[in-house]
Amino acid sequence: MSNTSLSPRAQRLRDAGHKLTNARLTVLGVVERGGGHLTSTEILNRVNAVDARIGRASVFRALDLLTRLSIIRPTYIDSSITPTYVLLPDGHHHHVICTHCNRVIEFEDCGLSKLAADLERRLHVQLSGHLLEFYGLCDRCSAQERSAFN
Amino acid sequence: MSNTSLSPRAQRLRDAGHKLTNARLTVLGVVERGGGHLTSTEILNRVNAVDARIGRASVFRALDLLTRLSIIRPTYIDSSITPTYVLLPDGHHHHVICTHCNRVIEFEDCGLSKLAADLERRLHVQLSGHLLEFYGLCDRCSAQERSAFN
DNA sequence: CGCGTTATTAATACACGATATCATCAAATC
DNA sequence: GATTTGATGATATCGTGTATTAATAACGCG
Ligand SMILES: [Zn+2]
Ligand SMILES: [Zn+2]
Ligand SMILES: [Zn+2]
Ligand SMILES: [Zn+2]
Repeated sequence: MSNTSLSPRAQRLRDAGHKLTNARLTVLGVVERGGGHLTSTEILNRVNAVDARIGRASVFRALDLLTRLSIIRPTYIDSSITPTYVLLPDGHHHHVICTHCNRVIEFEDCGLSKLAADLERRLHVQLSGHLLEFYGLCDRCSAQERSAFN
Repeated sequence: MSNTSLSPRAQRLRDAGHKLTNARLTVLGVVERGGGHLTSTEILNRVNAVDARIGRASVFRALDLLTRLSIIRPTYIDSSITPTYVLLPDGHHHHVICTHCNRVIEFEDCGLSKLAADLERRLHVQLSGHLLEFYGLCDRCSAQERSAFN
């Protein structure tokens, strides 16, 4: 595999001492192109569409590894079994989840860098990312709820 | 069931139009006394220790309901299948997860009420809670990593 | 209170996402 | 290119969570 055009996230894999295998790079590529919130099944299907020789277990192992490196993060949309994986671009991700219809609304600004620096000092930790989730009713569902009181 | 000493969270269940059944109150009690981060299996066992007649499915349904009401929230500690459920006291919860040893460090202050108010205005949502997770290395693991470069 | 309505439950069989295993393979290093 | 060692892939298996439905109990009302 040529070293030209190694994605920054692939570089992070290597820097952490892991081999840049076909399976891992394919999973990473699928998640990067996925646009957020893919379930494991969606990821499995897309990985297989790219390269059918990649095994099921390797996909899950790659997801675990990327999670440990704070490159992606599993999170629940509805409370049922399957998590969805989101990229943590620049180490963070933020969304609102509607607890009624499960819609996800992403937002960008969080203003948490100061808090992160505080925590690193106070708790002696070394932070690499964060996920911020708000729960509540989206515009449609809260309108609906109000009209239910007519 | 007597109405005296109805916990605030039980009251929220009722206010939202749900019946205060034995199964729900037992699950809620287990989670409240659990001190955070219980897996579904732990919850199942404890519920059964309190009242063996409560069925498996009812426990999961209760967890789903409490999640929809933003009373608890499922979250991943390690990236493997089983989520842990945390209470969202006063609607929020915050922790640091060590991506190396899976230790969880809780912290209290988040300063997110202003952001929440902003989002409610901008996105026309009605927020009832939030979860903030930081990822990184805890004090022990980051010390260990430094000494690995000797 | 006791009654009727209706949401909720319990039991179990099942679905399906995730994992353990281990022989094989290939990425990195020299 | 050969060596080392981490990573892979096929599959059998596990275990969490779900569907189903008749039976039950919470709650409002008289
Ligand atoms: Zn909604
Ligand atoms: Zn952020
Ligand atoms: Zn640690
Ligand atoms: Zn908070």
